[in-house]
Amino acid sequence: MARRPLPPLNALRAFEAFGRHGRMTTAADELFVTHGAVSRQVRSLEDQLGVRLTEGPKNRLRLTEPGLKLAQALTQAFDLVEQGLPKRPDVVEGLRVTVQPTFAMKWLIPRLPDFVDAHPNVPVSLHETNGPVDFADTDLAIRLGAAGTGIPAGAEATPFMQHYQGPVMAPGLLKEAASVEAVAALPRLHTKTFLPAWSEWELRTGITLPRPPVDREFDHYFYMLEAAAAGLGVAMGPWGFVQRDLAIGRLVAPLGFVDGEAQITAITPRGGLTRPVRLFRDWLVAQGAATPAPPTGDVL
Amino acid sequence: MARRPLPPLNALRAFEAFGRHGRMTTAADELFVTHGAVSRQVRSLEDQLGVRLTEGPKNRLRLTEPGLKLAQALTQAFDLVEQGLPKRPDVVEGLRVTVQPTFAMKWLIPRLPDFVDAHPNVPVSLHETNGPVDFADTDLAIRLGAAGTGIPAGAEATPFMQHYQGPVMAPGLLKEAASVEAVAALPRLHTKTFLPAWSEWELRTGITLPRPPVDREFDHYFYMLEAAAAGLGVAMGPWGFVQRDLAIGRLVAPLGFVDGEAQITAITPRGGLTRPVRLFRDWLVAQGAATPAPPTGDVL
DNA sequence: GGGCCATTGTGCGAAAACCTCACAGATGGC
DNA sequence: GCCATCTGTGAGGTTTTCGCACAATGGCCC
Repeated sequence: MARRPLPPLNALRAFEAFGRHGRMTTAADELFVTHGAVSRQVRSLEDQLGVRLTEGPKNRLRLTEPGLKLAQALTQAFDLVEQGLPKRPDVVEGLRVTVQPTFAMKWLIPRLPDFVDAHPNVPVSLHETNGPVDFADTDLAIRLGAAGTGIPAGAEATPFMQHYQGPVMAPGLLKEAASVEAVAALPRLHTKTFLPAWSEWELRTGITLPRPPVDREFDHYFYMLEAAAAGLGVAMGPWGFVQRDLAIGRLVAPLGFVDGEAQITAITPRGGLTRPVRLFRDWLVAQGAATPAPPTGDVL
Repeated sequence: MARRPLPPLNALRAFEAFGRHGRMTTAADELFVTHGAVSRQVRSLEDQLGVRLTEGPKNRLRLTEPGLKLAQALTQAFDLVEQGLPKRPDVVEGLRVTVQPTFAMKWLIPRLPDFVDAHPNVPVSLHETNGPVDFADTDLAIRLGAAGTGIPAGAEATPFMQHYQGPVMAPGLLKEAASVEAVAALPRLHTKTFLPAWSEWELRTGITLPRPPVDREFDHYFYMLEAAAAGLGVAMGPWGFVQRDLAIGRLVAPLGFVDGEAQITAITPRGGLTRPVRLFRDWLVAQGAATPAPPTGDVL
């Protein structure tokens, strides 16, 4: 009476990490194992399921359609588990920062060593979430949104970076010359964490797009971007998140980027900030200023 | 940059099974391991989290409050994973029966060997779900409900068992003598899979209960029953599901049971049943008739 | 209270799963 | 063609997990 004939859970974890990162090497870093371990786990999972989860050239893997579906389910499942875990009563955390997963992965975490170097005695604990800000368990939150939205009463918002974004897609997707019309004719990809992305872009560019042939929605930025890399359509990609994929040619942005209405904002309780909170906020502002602006509007 | 510092996943799986079964021995059966393995996994999970997940005498364990929360999250998470798994294209299933998880665990699975013995050449594959009936992937569905509800168009319903139910609780919970008033004053537990349970009971007994001090809702029958066993309140327990817990004194039912408006029903496509479907339906009817009725209305 | 039953806890050795290391293979870019 | 960047894999070691057998615990019944 085997309920739950699930595949090995460690293989699922490895694949989930791969799904989020899109590359085995970085997934392996996250799990503190070698890339070989991840490679094996993913392979054994595919064997066991009898379904290919990855495809494409070995140095530019993509998720297949069933792979994308599984990866998304896994991410949601692990998120659920994380939320269900009891907090041990005895651990004290330092500066509690909450941030959206993709922003953490692609922008904050790579820069965090700089902060730790500068302030080794200020412990920072990152918590990744897409939920609303709750100062009961947060000292500083980083959120994305139009100025003034999503900020709870009694909170102070410090925008520290422009939110440049532009349509991105797989290199081979655009058969004809890059143009607004050609892009508009592709399936359009959305993310639940920032649904107004496309309408913001229309607002900033003054362009009104016709309805796309297909709309598709994802729970997280990274799966939307993976779907774009897999050639499923065109996504509105934030510059900071796609920089690397553009550099290695996994994605292209033929229309360039525009600075959005939305800004990336540090949210703190109003007044009476503790020293660590101030330090971190100021560091964010400095890092934001130091982040290079994207190429704007190649075509527009 | 350790995202997801999750405890060992195998320990989580073991604990999830324990949470559903309420006992390590049967959880171990489900996982095809010995009870010792489960015992160790649960223990190691508690050590790692630094939080007790179980409590009570060792031969009558219960979940603690954080344990209940974690177990529910895990069940939901594993359900999600299961749904996200791609189906291998090449496997052919036999008679596809869908059934609610708790009914499967407590009633169907223990009796299934009888069917297999009688019809060894009719392969049966069980699928557990709380969702609606879809004949695209189901040959026969077992559901619980008032006659005529939840049955899709073009389907035939064959009730095969009465749905006896009664208030159940932990033995120590009732300080005073058992009475309707005493029971009504306790926190009341509900399950999402059958919310009308209490109003059905009121209907059948002619009793109108006052509002309880607390209402609490669970995703599944088993967690509602585990919560009842843990002394969190009084649940409306279906006779078939609580029989064993009553026998070993883990729960008591001071007001006995009444037969409900609801019936347990086999749902099949209308007309032209295949032989395996007919065999299985008839077997259900026979098994239903052979299931002993509960003690009715001790107090009422 | 003593024996019985059901259930969980544990020491030890075996088995399986998993990982690392090092190198090979693949592919795209220049 | 060569370099840079990833993934695939063979061999061997390490860690995790498990089975077995027995001990311990607590309820129940006479």
